[in-house]
Amino acid sequence: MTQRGDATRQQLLDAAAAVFVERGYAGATTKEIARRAGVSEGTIYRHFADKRELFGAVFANSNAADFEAVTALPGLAGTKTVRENLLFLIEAIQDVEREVAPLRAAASTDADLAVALMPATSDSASAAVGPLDPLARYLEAEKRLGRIRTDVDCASAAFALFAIPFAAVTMDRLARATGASVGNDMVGAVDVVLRGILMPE
Amino acid sequence: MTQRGDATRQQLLDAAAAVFVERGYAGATTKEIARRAGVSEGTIYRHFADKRELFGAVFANSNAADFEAVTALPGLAGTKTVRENLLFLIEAIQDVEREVAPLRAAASTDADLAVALMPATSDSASAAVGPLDPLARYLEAEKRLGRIRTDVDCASAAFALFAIPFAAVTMDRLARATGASVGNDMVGAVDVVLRGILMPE
Amino acid sequence: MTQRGDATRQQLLDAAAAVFVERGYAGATTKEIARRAGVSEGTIYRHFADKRELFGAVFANSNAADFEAVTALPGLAGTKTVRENLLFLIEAIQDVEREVAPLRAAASTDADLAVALMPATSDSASAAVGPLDPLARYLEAEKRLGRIRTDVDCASAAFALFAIPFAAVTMDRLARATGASVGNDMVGAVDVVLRGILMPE
Amino acid sequence: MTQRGDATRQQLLDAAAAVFVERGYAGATTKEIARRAGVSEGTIYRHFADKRELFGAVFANSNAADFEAVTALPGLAGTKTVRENLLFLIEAIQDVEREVAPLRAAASTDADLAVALMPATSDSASAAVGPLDPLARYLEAEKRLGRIRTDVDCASAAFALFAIPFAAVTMDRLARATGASVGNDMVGAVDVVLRGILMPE
DNA sequence: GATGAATGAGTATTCATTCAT
DNA sequence: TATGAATGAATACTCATTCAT
Repeated sequence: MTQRGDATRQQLLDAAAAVFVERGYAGATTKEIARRAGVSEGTIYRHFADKRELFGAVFANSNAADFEAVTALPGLAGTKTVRENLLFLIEAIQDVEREVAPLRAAASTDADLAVALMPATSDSASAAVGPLDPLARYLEAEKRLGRIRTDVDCASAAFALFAIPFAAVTMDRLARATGASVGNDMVGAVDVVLRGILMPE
Repeated sequence: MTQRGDATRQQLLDAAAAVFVERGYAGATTKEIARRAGVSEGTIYRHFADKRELFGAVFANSNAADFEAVTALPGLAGTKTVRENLLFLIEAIQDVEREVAPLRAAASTDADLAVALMPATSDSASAAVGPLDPLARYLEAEKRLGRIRTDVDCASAAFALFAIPFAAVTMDRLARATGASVGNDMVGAVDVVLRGILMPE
Repeated sequence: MTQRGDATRQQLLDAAAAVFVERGYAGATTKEIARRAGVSEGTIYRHFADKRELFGAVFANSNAADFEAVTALPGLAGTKTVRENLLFLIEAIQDVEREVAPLRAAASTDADLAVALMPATSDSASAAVGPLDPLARYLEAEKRLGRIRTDVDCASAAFALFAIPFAAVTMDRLARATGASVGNDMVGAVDVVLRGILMPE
Repeated sequence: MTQRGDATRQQLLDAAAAVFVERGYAGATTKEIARRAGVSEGTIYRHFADKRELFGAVFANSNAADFEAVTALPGLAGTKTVRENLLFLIEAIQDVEREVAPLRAAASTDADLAVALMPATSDSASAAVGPLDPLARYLEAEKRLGRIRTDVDCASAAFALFAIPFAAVTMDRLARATGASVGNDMVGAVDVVLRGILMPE
């Protein structure tokens, strides 16, 4: 691949990512993607076999970044405070979600698209559900270190925590689309999970 | 509108809902919708001005049902146990979300679609974020009744609870699409929120 | 045919005439015609076999009227002045043309339409070219009476005179369509034909 | 635009002109135009934004040619004979009209089409009424040169002369459509205008 | 006689994709 | 490698026409 070819490919990926996010998979046209990438339509097909493959590449590309925070988490057990670690992670998950969620939504509009996603999904460890596992492992570690109650189901706790940035991103997008404004307070929600809400008996 | 016309309209709404969910807004073709409704393509336009209006009708239709559980919740304060009430609600939200979420995703692929949704959204109080408010009000009531800790931020708690079925539905869809299986344990997650995870000092 | 049926038929003819004139044959929709006639679309087909037959009826209808002036003309030879008779006729032709010309234009857009017109055309003696013959006969009569120069070719003179309202109507329509304004002076043009323009040697 | 593109564009213009003339604007289908141009339907839209623009281009194209005769006329005053000059012009007008008249008729079926015509119309000085002015100017010049009677209204004379080819073309088309035959004698009609028909007192 | 729901062929236009240059 | 002209299948939507009520 020449330097020129690489540059073109990256322009295409960037342009395609933007258009897929804005218009969904079916709504994104090769014409618009080419226009934004500043190349001709034909050029797309020199770099990608077809629209589906282009989407797959965009998807894989968007997952690659920003994963250190998630995978590095279990190692942080015992450092700082549990709250600090979790808040940092929740922010990181939100950042990734903001990028991935729209693409996931775009993909969900085309049944056959899941196929194109498989390869991308398997090697980058499924961006969507991926954080769940490291998060649970981190909580287990903290439990062993005595910083988390022994009667807590760590898998369930991981799910409750993960759901927070997950929902926050979706609601944000929705609010932006409809013009409504939702002040979702992720930090407060995390604190609730940390402390629980029931009156101690 | 004649009896026959009403029946046709309903068939169209049902078929359209299915196709929009499966293919997204842009990916859903009038041809496929008509085929599934068992009518000709032209018939669509006797009942709806255009595809957008059809989507709007489907959306409004899907929101209308299943809202009693959510709106009735605040009145339940003090009855049964907090846990029972919340579990019941979380299931109800999940049921609604299962229907609405895919349509919301479908809508997100077409910028102009938000406009078509506005009328439907306004009167049913925004299906997406709607549950948040009654949920928070219920928690406030329980707090006053002494069943919830006084130091809990009810808005944040409502968000943490709402995020659970919200995330569960999205992850379920995703898992089904990619073939992966995610055993998300909503009940466990709710219990975590109820009890908290931090070691009491 | 009942009274009600007759009334409906006439409403349809009137509405159809208006729409055909405005939109041409292909551009006129049965929906619009029915709407303007204040009946349902299906009703059209109770009165006319199809759109073509409806057009034919409109065409025949529009030709029927206002023809006395033209056919009566030859009998006027010797009465009043030649100029008065011709000016009166030219006005009459213009009136007819104003109605017929747009329908003719509409018909010209559909090759097969000529067929539908034939019956209408034959019995009402071809509205378009019809005036030429009586006009020529009138001029011949006036020539015999010594009111027109003996060296004049009456057929050619009839054509030159007939062309005036003919062109006037078309140019008027065109001017109205494009917003331009053409002050065509039919009387002046008739006077030119009467007197000629060349310097007598 | 490449050579190939130019050629395709011209084929489209030619094919479109033919179809618009035969079927009118609304009756002309892009399918038929593409078929006659020997290209696919999609190709039309690489060269013209839509059907209307294609019509506008055809219209502008048809007006552009054959205008020298009309505009050059005033300069001919004093040369040859008045009769020769006018006969030549009348033939030229007829040639242009034969091309333009059907398109004008086609356009008259679509109200919004006038808009598309405006640009084309304005710069080529309104093909329809355009000849009137140079013709009047020519007659004025001949009047000053003593070849036309001083008591003649040149504007009216121009109109009477212009009406001849104008009517001839329309009647020809009509006759061809209905199968009737009209032997319109343009030369004779011009002679009538030149000499007048009234008996000199 | 009239309705209006339904039809299915047809319309202008767009799309992903191919290919000669 | 990149272009842009060309394609033809597909799309949303309209139309003249039919038919049960």
